[in-house]
Amino acid sequence: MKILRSFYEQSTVDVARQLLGKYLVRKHPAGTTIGRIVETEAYIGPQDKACHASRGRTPRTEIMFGLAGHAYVYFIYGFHYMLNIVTEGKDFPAAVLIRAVEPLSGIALMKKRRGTEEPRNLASGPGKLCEAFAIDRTLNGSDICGKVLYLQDAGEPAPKIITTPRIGVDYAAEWKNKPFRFLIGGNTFVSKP
DNA sequence: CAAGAGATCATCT
DNA sequence: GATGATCTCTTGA
Repeated sequence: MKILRSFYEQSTVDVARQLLGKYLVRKHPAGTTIGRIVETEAYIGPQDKACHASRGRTPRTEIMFGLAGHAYVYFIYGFHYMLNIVTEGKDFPAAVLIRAVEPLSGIALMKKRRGTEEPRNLASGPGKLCEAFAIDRTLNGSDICGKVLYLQDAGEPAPKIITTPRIGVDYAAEWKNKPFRFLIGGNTFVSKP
């Protein structure tokens, strides 16, 4: 069952937690890739110094101020794309970063794109995931309730969730320690335990 | 194995 | 002109 927009309109932490165990589906001319989400992070509102939108409404962050259920894809460190899903209401900037998935389908295609045969190294990190799923700027702003990129509820039982501070946001003052990273306990496809 | 450097560019100052 | 929601490779113990 494809996940509907109302799901993404919940509070960002709720969305981030509930996304664990859901399937990420990416349709591409070269083939379809599917992965099970095993790790997410929440970026919440104008006060959150780790959230790009905390420095104001700019052309880049405009997406996060928009309607929930859209993709916020951006380029960082001159090398990597990051995939986020906008959450909550219009004019409140928040999003969930998809940090890692467990490859389920289209694995040969992922191996080819990533240049590795090691399954655990295909999508165990936000940059790797985007490369394996061919996610780039052209998907920025696209509707995650559409046909090209969407999420699916596989009807799996709720996984065991582990909570930690977010990764790579040391500059975010008191916000860096907030427990906004979520991962499936014991899963070996996360970016780091 | 752990730690560190380098790669490279869109975005904001 | 600085810097970052990262990855990979190299180095050295």
